[in-house]
Amino acid sequence: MSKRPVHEIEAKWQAEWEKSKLYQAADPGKDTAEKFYGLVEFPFPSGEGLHVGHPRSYIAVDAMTRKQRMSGKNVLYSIGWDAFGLPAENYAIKHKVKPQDATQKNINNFRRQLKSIGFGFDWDREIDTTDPKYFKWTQWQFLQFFKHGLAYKAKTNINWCPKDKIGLANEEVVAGCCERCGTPVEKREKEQWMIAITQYAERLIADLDTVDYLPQIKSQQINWIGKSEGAYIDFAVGHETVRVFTTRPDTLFGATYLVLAPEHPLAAGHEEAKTYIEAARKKTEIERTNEDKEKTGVRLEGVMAINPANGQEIPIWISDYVLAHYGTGAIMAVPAHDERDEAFAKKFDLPIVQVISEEQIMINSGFMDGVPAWKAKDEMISWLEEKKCGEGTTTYKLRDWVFSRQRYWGEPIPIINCKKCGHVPVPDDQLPLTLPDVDVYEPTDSGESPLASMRAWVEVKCPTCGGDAERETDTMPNWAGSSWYFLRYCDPHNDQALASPEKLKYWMPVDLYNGGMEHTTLHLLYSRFWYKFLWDIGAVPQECGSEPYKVRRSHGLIMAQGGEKMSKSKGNVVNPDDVVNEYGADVFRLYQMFMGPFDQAVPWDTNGIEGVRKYLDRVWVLFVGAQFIAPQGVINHARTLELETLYHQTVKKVTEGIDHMHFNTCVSQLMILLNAFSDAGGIPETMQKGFIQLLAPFVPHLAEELWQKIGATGSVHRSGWPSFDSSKLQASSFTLVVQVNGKIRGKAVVDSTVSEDEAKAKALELVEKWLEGKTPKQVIYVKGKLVSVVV
RNA sequence: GCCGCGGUGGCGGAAUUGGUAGACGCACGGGACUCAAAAUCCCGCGAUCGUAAGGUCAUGAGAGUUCGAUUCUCUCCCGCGGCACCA
Repeated sequence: MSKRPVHEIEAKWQAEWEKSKLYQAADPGKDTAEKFYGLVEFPFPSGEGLHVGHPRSYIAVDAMTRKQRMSGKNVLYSIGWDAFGLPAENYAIKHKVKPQDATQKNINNFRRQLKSIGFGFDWDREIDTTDPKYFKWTQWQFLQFFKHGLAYKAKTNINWCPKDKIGLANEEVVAGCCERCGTPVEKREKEQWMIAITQYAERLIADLDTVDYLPQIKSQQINWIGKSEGAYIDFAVGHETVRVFTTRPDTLFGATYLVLAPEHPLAAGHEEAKTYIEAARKKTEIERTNEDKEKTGVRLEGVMAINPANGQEIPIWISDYVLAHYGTGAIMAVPAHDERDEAFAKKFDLPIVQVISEEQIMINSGFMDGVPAWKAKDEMISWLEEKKCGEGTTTYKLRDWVFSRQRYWGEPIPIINCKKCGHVPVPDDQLPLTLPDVDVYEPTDSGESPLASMRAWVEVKCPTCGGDAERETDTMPNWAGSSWYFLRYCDPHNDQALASPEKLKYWMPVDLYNGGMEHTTLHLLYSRFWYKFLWDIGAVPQECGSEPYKVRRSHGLIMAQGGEKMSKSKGNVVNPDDVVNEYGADVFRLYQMFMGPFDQAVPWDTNGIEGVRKYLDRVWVLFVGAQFIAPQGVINHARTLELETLYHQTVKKVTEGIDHMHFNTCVSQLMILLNAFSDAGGIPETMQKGFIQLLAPFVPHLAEELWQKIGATGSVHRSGWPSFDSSKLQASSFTLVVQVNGKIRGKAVVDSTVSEDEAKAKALELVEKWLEGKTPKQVIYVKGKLVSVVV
C-alpha cells in the first residue's frame, strides 16, 4: 500500500490554489451569481502566534463557505489583522522594537500559519487596520461621529488601569478589574473623547428581533444594555428639587426617605457628610460594591424632602449604595418593597410603610387605595404627569463609549484643539493622519499620551482660523478598526470611500458571522452600533438593512487535554504548527470538526487526532491503494443497493449538517460511509465523485488530490455539490421492533413495503409467549418503526 | 440574587414533530500477521444475574402525562458562562 504523501499533497495544492486564485470573490456585475458572505473575527496578530483554539472558528466557516462555493454561490470569505492596540505596543516596548516593525513581523507569522492550514480565503482582500490606507477611513468615520454630534469630549470619571496606564471603556472592566491584566481599576477624572452609543440603546435592543443570533448572545446584549422602564419623580427640598428615578412609582406612598449618591451635587457643602463623601471617593469600584452588602450612610441634617403624593416630610440620606452614574444618582427609598432599602432602614431605624397588601391591592396609599397592584404603576405615572411632579421614563445601564486611549499604538484622533475655535476636525483631504515616527512609546503616569511629548507633531495651525493650535494626542481604542472591517472586505482597495455603495449593496449584510462569546458586549455591540450610524448617515446604503450580521454564532473554547483552560503560564498550549507538521492540515481540520459539538467547550485529545489520521489513511487506501475502485460486478447488486441508500443518507446528513454547524456528526456519517465501502471491497463508481465532494469542505487538499486521481477535471472546490434522491433514502427492509406494555419483546427484519395488518400479525406472532394467552387491549403501529401491544 | 447554557459508558460524544439509548471515534481486552515489535486487519466492550438462551437495571434526583420519555410538564440538585447594591 502506498503511504499518503501528506505534505507533498498539501504544499502542491496550496501553491496551485494561490496561483489560480481559486477562492477569489467576484465583484458584482451583470451575471454575478448569488452571494454568500461568511465572516470570522479577524485575529490580533500577537507575538506568540496562533494557538490551536484560534482556527476553530475559521475552519468551521471555511467548511461552510466551501460548501456554498461548490453549490455555485459567489463567496466572500476573507481575513485580516486587527493589529493596533495595547498588547502590540507592550510587546514592542519589551523587545525594544518599533510597534510598526513588531506588528509586521507578527502579521507575517500569522499569515504563514493560516496559509499552512489551507483556508479558502480571498487573500486579495486581506486587511490591516494599521495600514494608513485603511485607517484613513476609520478616522473619517470618527469625524462623521463628531460632525453628527455623537463624538464629544467630556470630563468624566473614567476607569483607569494603573498597570497598563490606560483608560478603559466600561465594557473592558470585569468585576472591577482591568480585563487584560486583572489589576483593580481606579477612578480618575479625565477629559476623554466619548461616543454616544446610548442614543442607540433602544434600537440595539429592538433590532435584535430582526436577526438570528444564538439566544445567549441576544440575552447578554439585552442584559448589558439594561433597559428599565419607570418614572422620574421630583421631591421638593426647600427651594430646590431632587429628581429621583424609580421603576416602582406605584410605591411612592411607601417612600419614607431619600438617598443620594455621595457624588450628588446636593450632598456637597454639608459638613457632617464631608468625611463620608471623601471616603467614598477614595474607594475603588470593587471596594464600594464588595462590602458584603453592609450598608453605610450619613443623614443630611436639617433638610427634608416633601413626598409629592402625600405631602409628608421625609429625611435625606447619602449612601454609596446609590450609584451616581445610574438614573439620577438619587432614589426614593421604599423599605417595605425593596431589599436594599429595607436593609438600610433597619440599620438606621427608619420607618417602613407597606403599600401593597398580600392580595396585591394598594394600601396606605391615599387616592390609590384599593387599586389593584398591576394597574398602580400606570395610574401613578399619569397622576405624576398631571400634577407636573414627575414623568414616565426609560433608563439604560449602557453608558457612552469611552473612546480615548492615552497610548501610542492606535489611530490618532483627527482633531485639532484651538483655543479660539475649539475642537476642529482635521480636513478630509489631510487624512490619513499618521503616527509620528518616534523612539519612545512608554506611557506616562500622568495619564497623558506619549504623543503629547512630540511637540513637532502636536503643534499645528488651526485649519479654521490659522492660529496656533495643538493636535489631539489621544488615540482610538482597538475596537475602532474592528467596528467596520467587514464593510472594507467588500471593497478593500477603494481610496474614494470606505467602500463603494454598489459593492456594499451586493455583499451586505453578512450571511454568517462566527466569533467568540467574549466579544458579545464588546466588539459585537460596538460594531452593530457603528454600522447603524453609518447606515443612518447614508455611508452604507439603505438597501443593506439596519443590521450588519444576519446570523451570529459562537464556537466553544478548546481546552487543554484534561479540561483546563489553555494558557501560556500553564505550558499546556498546543501550537497548530506542530500539529500541521506532524499530521498535515487536513487531519488538523478534520479533527477540529470532529472533536465535539462546535458550540461547546471541548478538551484537546492527542489520541483523537490519531483516529482522524487513520480515517484519512483509509480513504487514501480505498482510492489509490490495494482496494482501488471496485470494478463493475465486484460488488453484488444487493450490496450496491445498500451502499446507495447509505450514500444518499450521507449526502442529506452532510448537506444539512454543514448548514446547521453539526460538523461532528457530518464527520461520523462520512466515517460510517467509508466503513461500508471498505466492507464491500471498494467504492461503486457512481458514488466516487460525490464522496470526494462531501469530503472537500473538511479536507480540501486530500479531496483535490483524489479528484485529480480519479481523472475528474477542474477543481473539486468548484465542481458542484452532490444532491440526494429522496426516493433512495429508504432501505428496502427495516427492523420492526415489538413492544409489550412498553417493553421490547421482539424484533424482526421486514420488507419496507409491509402493510399495517401484516406488521401487526407478525408482531403478535413474535411476542405470543409474553401475552400469556390474554387478548391485547390495543395494538399500535408506527410506520417503519414498531408495533406496541398493550395487554 | 437575576439571565442564559448544560448534566447520557472508562473518555469525547450520537439519538428530540416522544418510538430499538450508547451511532462514530478514543481507550481497553482478545485474536491474525511477525523471530519480535510497530503499523495494519478481524472480534469484543454500559452495569448486573445467568454456562447459555435470556432476564433485570440504567440518560443528575424525585414525581407526573403516555401503550411508550434522554426527548414533554412540575419540583429539586450540580456544573459552566454572563450580569450584579442598576433603584
